[in-house]
Amino acid sequence: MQIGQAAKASGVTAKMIRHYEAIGLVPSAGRQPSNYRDYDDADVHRLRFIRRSRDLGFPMDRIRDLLKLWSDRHRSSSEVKAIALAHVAEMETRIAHMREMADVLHALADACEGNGRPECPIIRGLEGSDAGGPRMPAYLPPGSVNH
Amino acid sequence: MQIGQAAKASGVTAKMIRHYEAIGLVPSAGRQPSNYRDYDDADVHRLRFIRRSRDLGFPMDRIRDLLKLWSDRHRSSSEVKAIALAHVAEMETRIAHMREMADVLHALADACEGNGRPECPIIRGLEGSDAGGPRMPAYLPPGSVNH
DNA sequence: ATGCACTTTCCCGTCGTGGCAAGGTCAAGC
DNA sequence: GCTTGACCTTGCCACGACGGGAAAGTGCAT
Repeated sequence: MQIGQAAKASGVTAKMIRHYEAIGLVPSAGRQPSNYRDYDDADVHRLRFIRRSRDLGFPMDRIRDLLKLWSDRHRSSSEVKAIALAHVAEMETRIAHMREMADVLHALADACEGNGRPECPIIRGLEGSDAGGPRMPAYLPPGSVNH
Repeated sequence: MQIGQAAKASGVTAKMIRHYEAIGLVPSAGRQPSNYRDYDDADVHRLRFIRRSRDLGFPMDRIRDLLKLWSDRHRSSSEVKAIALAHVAEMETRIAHMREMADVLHALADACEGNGRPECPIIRGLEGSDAGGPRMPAYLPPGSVNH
């Protein structure tokens, strides 16, 4: 099976398959006499696993860990669960961050008449009366989770 | 005022001030005889506007538009509001996407016993019966970068 | 005169992906 | 044969929004 077939079968572009090989996420594919990469169903299965993981938002590092566990018959499901829950927690943090930004901006927009005149609470909000601390973040950054 | 002072006063790092100048988001700063950049309060005000906009997740393109409107005395608040609401809508879309990923993964994690045995619904979910569909859009929005 | 804090420009790395270029390989049609 | 077209190869550049760091210049205090 050539790379294009594997791409269609797995939902991962040929470009990305080569990239994953380059960063060691998938083993180096065998070669046909033409020097074209050669794939079998197991390879496609692995690629599909990667694609599903990406679809769930996992970063490559975690996918690497998941792949190790996947092919480990002696894994503990607790290890898998820990990775999954850590990722969920990260996403929840990001969601909370975006939620806050969206809410603040939505509130500003609600206060704005949206007519032909220049007066605008959104602009005033962006100018910020927040002139105080130079280093204080107005939102919670992804690093500082409130546990 | 040198760039370090402007950075502290605005909350934008010196590095970023130079970057914003390079991409034309702020005008080229004047220079002292030493060739050091020279800033005044108006420059700091503008930088603070940019920082607040970034804190609300606006991408640079939209900030560019906001800056134009900010310095336009004949703006309509409706233009500002339109930009703000478009951005809110974008964020809501991203939030919904992440919400969905987090929920799916959370459901898989709930179904996983998380014990010492290898059997794991998360892994099974990642293997996925979902064959070669097209890839979903990138999950990580530019607004959620660590800095 | 030496040290230190600040500045300058420039280049590289992030992360996951798309795009393009220049060339190799193979089957089909003329 | 010879061309066309579809596939493959490697490789480099780009994105957004920065951070890091090198190598060199500037300014002030000791």
